[in-house]
Amino acid sequence: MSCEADDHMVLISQMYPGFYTKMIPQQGESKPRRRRKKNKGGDDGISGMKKRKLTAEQLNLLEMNFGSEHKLESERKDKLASELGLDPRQVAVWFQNRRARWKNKKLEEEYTKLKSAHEHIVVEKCRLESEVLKLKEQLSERDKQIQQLSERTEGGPTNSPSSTLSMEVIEPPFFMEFGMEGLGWPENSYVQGLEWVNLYV
DNA sequence: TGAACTTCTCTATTACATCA
DNA sequence: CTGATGTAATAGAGAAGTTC
Repeated sequence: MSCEADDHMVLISQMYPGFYTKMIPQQGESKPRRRRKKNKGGDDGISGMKKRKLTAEQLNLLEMNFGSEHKLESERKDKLASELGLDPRQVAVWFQNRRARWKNKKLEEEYTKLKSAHEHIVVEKCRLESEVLKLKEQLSERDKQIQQLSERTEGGPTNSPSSTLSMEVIEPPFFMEFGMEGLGWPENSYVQGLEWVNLYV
């Protein structure tokens, strides 16, 4: 069986099988479960047994055992049962329910963590989007300047492009590197830019 | 090899106890 | 009394091991 450390590594999808089947009902599922009869206090001595609360002492020992190991081997179960004066079946049931509670708690914690991480990512996305807008504005400002410069020098050949101009043609691939090609930079602008620069070489 | 059986775990649910 | 909540106990399904 899986060790305790593995329990902490369980993937969300594996942790939510019941959750997902509830969220996305599938065909052919949901067999109605048989209803349990009410406890009327029958004379067989079993059906009439009252549900009894475990004492604080019993719970302490059970919790201690659960803390050291979530699984319960039959040997340990019998030993624990005799120490507590309980039926081994009761000990098994307690561990079963305790594991379920532990798992629910873990899921809640995981959900809280994921939610907070998601919120941070959304904030960062907004920040990056506004930065992209700012950079685009700067870029279009530079384009205007280049346009004005080229109009001024129109008609007469220039010796060489300034260092500023050579930086301009390098920028596009820089953006591409970060996967921002879909953010408005005209396609082939790098090639067009090179051709444009070639006019002045 | 495979069917039948056993034993264990899990999830979902029920029933009961307790409390505000 | 009543509804909400916590939890012991049960039901049923599936996985893995054992037996024949």
